[in-house]
This record gives sequence, structure tokens and C-alpha cells, in this order.
Amino acid sequence: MSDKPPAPSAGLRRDMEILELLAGHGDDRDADGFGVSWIAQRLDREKSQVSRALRALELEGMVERDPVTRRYRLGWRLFALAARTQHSRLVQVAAPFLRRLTVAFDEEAYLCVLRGNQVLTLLSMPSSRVYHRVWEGVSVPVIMAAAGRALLAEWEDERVRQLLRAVLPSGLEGAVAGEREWLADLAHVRSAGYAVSDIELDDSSAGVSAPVRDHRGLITAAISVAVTRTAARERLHEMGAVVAETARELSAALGLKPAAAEAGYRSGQPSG
Amino acid sequence: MSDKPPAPSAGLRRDMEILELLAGHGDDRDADGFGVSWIAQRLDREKSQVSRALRALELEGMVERDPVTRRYRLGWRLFALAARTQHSRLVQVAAPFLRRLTVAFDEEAYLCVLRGNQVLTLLSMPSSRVYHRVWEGVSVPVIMAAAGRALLAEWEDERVRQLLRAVLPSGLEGAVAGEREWLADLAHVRSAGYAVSDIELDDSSAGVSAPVRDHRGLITAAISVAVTRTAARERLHEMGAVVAETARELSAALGLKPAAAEAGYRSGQPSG
DNA sequence: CTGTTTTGTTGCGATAGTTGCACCTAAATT
DNA sequence: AATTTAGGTGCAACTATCGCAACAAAACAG
Repeated sequence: MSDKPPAPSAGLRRDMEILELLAGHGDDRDADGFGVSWIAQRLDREKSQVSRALRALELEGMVERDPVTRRYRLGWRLFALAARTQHSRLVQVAAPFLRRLTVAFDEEAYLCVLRGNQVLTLLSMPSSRVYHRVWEGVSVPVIMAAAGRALLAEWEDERVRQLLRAVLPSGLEGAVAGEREWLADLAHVRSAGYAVSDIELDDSSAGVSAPVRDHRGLITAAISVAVTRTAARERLHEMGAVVAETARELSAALGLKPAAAEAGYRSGQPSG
Repeated sequence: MSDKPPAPSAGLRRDMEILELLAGHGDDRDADGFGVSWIAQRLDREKSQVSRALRALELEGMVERDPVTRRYRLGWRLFALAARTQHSRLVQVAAPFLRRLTVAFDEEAYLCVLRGNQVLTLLSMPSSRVYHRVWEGVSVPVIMAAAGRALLAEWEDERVRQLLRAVLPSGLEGAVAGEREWLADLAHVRSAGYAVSDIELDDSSAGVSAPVRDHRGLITAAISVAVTRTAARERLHEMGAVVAETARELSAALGLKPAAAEAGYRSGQPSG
């Protein structure tokens, strides 16, 4: 009477677990997919259940089975659906702008959105110098990337505090100071139009980031540039201005009418 | 007693129908998503069912709800999963090569794979001249695009005939002639390394296409260039040679060792 | 090539999640 | 304020799924 709180949409949850598992660590060694037994064990479920689920998923094109190894991988349907996402549209429009940045600075550029407490990278544009890791579809905590500051720039202070408290290991002594610093950073974004952070997606690079607005003037994305070499602080701010201007142009390309640019200020979104 | 042939994985099918519906016609007017009732009616299902399904899908990030309009759209999770697809990796590697083509010819370039009887476009690289329609995630029948010929180039004749018969409106008088012509086209791909077609993705342009091979030497994708202006036949073949060379380089970038280039010949895949 | 182990699939009764209806709330519309 | 429409919920009936175990098929080993 205590241990069976109903589990609605259990099927979907299982399917998603499978897909997430197939998505893998993103590493490459698992490129040839996974077998039924391995998945079943990893998920602590019945082989039969996994077998049947995978067959159904394959029928829908969500996964596909290597004809020779008989292992499963993520399927084409995911690609087709994702292409119809609004995120995809955003990526399409943003790509040329990011490219411009990579050309100008010869540093990697990213397009990110906020997803809960995480910053999700939608697009990573490599610089000419290195074939860097692909960050697309990868999430990092908001507190890390400069993009996090750009994305939260116009949240109400109280909501920012809440989020920080939820994310930071609570009880940390420096938390209060960190909060204050964060709020100051956000104020800087509002006034200067860009954020600067010592850490970007990975910890080997600093970053600058600027907010991108949709047609209503709400911040919905951020452009970042990761500076891999230890550049002078001055140069970071120099780049920041350029990134901010690029973000503004991208916003315009997304349909932002100049008048609306200020309208979104402080409007926030419903707490979701 | 006659109308209840078991419906396994009915839940998944319903979810996929919903997602497909949300994916929409790809048009833009539906950018702000769809409401529960509309979806329920369109799918001929109970409102409650759709409501619950959408809530579950939202929990998994497969769809997201506009906080203000309360309408549903495809969600970020699709993007994140798709980014981990092998198709995505292919797109990443191929993008610079396609870009080179668009720069060289100032025409649009595509990366396509075969999916059943259809050619699925994974990447469309716009030329500088027009902001053309985005073809990513869109499928067209094999018989249309030049890419279809490139992708089938090394199938056994018999399998090609079967596929053509399945696709073509059967009973057509010209079918036999069409078959012969097709097989000749495929032979041309094998000898010259590229295909030429009067129709590319849309019917306003001709196209050239060349096969891309994976590390085993099997044809797994195709690069195409759509020629929008009515160019001289000569120029098409000129471009074909370049596209073929680019496809070869891309294959190498994908790990194809020169030795394996011929190994894949005629090996075909299990009929899937 | 034959025996053995591992991996994947299927049948079937019991279980448990889903269905559909009616009802309800909230928001838009008049 | 009244009416219409969209979206969500409670609950009993239903039916798809679960898990077990037996089976089939590869992979492996000798």
C-alpha cells in the first residue's frame, strides 16, 4: 500500500531511457551501437522488454539496427524531427553569424539556450585552428559558461538567487559573495551588452557571450566565443563588444524590431 | 472479433503521431505550436489522452509548451538526441566539403542518405544568392534526385529493379525503358563517379551527385549540387567531376582507406 | 564440424497502466 | 456577467504490457 505510487507513461520513460543510453557518452567508441542484453542489464530491465521496445522504436525510425552487427543505434527519425524544431531554425539563421565570429577571431563560437539549470549548446562553430570537440546537444551548468550570464541577464534578481541556490552546493560559505558577484555580472550584461567568464564550456578557456532576443525582445539564446589562449583582459572586452553587436544583428535577423528591444526588459517568463 | 488485432506499442505510435504532427508541414505559420484540442481532433483521439501524452512528452523534453500561448512545440531533447546520431557526425564532417562546393559553384549543395524508398536530406548548404528553402530532414522519392542514383550505384541490378517497381506507378508502359535507363545511369556513376539528373530536390533545378563511402567502402551517403539556372550540359559534367572528387575526399575524411575503396563494390547490404 | 555458451525472441497468464466518459476549472469571447 | 471553448482530472472497465521460462539463433570453442 506504500510502494506502488502509480507510474504513468512508464512506457515512454523506458523508451527515453533507452534512447538516452543509445545516445551514449557521446564518445566515439560506441559508434557501432549496443546490443539488447547490454542495454537490458544497464537499465536493469527484462531482456524481453528491451527487445520489444527496440523493435517498436525501430519501426518508428527512432533507432536503427546495424544489419551486420545487429546492434542498435539512434535512428534517422530523430534527425528528421530535430530538423523541424524551432531550435533548428535558430541554428540555421545563426550559423552565418557565428561563422563571422570564428573568422574574425579564429576562436570557436557557440550558440546556446537555457534549459532548466543547464546551458544547452545548439551549435558549435569550430575555428580554423583545431578540430575541437563537438558540443552540440551537450549541456553544462549555467554557472559555468559565460552564456549562462547572458541568458539570465534579464531575470528578476530573486529568481536568479533561487536558481543559484538550487545549483550551487548549498551551505557554501562563499555562496553569498558568489551571488552578489553574479548579480553584478548580470548588471554588466544589461549595461554593456555582453558577459565575460573565466570558464567557458570546458575549463581550458575563458569566454565572452551576448544575449540573442526573439521577435518579442525576450532573451532566448546566447552567442559565445571561447578564448582558448590566455588573452589579455582588454582583448576579452574588445571581443565582447563585437559579440554583442553580432548578437544584436542576429536578433534582428530573427525578427526583432528595434522598438521591441527594450520592451522585453524585466518582463521575465513564468517560472518554469 | 474481427477488429481487434492486437495493437502492440500503441502508446509509442500515438506519441510518434503527435510528434510528427507537431513537426508540421515544415511551413512557418505553425511556428507557435498547436493546442491539445486541435491535435486531438486532427488525430481523432480523446482530448484527455492527448493531454496526458503531451504532459509525459513534455516531462521528457520531447515537446515543450509555450509558457504564454500554452501551445506545444517540438522540444529540445529531440535536438540533443539528434546531435548524438551518427548522421549528425556525418553532417559535421561533411559541412566544410559542401561549403567548398557552394563557394566554387555558387549553387546549393546537399548531403543525402537513403532511407527506404526515399532520399533523406541531412544537410543543405545554401548558396550566396538565394536564401533557399531548408531541406534538412526532408525526404523525397529516390527516383527524383540525382542523389538517388548515387546512393543506389552499387546495388545489384535485381534489387534496383525491385525498388523501382515498388516506387513507380506499376503498369506504366515506359517503366521497362525507365528501368533500363536507370541501370545505365547507375553504370555511369560507377564508371564516371557521379550522377546527373534533370530534377533535383525541387523540379526547378537539375543536379549532379556523387556517392560518399564509409570506412568499409560502402556507399552510405551522397553529395549533391543543385543547378538552378539552366546550365549547359557540358558544365553539368564539369561540375560532376568536381563533386565526385569532393565526395572522394569526404570519404577519406570519414576514414576510408584507399585500399577499401574497391572492396565495397558489389557487396551490397542485406535487404533491409 | 559438433558441442557449448551467449544473445535475442516469443507464448502466455497475471498485472498494472491506459482508456474514455463525465465532470470540472480556467480562459477566451460576447 | 453569461456563454463558449480549451484543457485537465477521477474513476471503473479494459487491454496492452510485464516477467518468467522455454525457445531459437548466433557466436564461440574445441
